[in-house]
Amino acid sequence: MSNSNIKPTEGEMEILQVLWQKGLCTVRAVHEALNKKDSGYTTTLKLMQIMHEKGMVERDTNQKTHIYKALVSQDKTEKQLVNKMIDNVFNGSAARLVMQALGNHTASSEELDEIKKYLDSLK
Amino acid sequence: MSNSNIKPTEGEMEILQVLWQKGLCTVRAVHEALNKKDSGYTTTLKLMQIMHEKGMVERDTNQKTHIYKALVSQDKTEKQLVNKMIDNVFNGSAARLVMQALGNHTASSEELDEIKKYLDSLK
DNA sequence: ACTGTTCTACGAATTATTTCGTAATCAAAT
DNA sequence: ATTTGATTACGAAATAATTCGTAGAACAGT
Repeated sequence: MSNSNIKPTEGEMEILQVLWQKGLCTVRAVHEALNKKDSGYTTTLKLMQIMHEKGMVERDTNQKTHIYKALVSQDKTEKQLVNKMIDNVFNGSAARLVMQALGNHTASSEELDEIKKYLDSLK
Repeated sequence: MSNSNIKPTEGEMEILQVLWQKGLCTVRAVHEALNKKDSGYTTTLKLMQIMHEKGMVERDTNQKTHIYKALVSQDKTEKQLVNKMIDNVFNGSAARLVMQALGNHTASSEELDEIKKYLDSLK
């Protein structure tokens, strides 16, 4: 395994979501995007500081209010989490994961069409 | 939320895998199935005892050596984990999860066919 | 009966993660 | 200048998860 093993915790994932979606963010912006009623501002701050130590995010500290940006790639992180789930939960079968995901009514019929197209393009 | 929220930890998931696959198991059998070189027998034992307290497994204690059996359903647990991932990682899009899973783990073409069939059956 | 092995029980140590309180700093407004 | 409010830094508490050591019971072979 040559790859640096990123393993975001659940809290870190939530923050990464926001950063991936918004690009550049202050801590305040992130904290408000995830509007958690159960935890305070300094919690989000601390988490982001830890993520910085781990090299998951970078930040611009030129101004008093720091600006954060994700350093880990969304695509790579997703791939990693999906692979982990395929291994841990579906015994290595991507197909089983896919069917479980689709059997959930969460996919609209447009989504299903998209997926079919994608399947064909793989052949 | 009417459903009892099962949230197996990572260690618990590994054990559940074995139980689902094998049906009835002693602690020893589980411990050997997951051949962890980094943790000992009593660790697996303790974990399974905790799972019992949580009601995830039941056990037959008639003999000295207890026999364990999963109580939580594989299908429900999988659905729950997949849904959680769709929400937390893929912003609610099952399609994105599916594509990430397929683009990735290079499912065999047999698997791809299976999935297409399944897709058609959903329509 | 004795010995060695395997098992459960269970407390406690370790490690990881999340949360918060508080102090120090800076900036803006009065 | 002083106050007010928002920010970072950081130690430490709280919570969760994993791991192990050890004691005691049960069993098998001698």
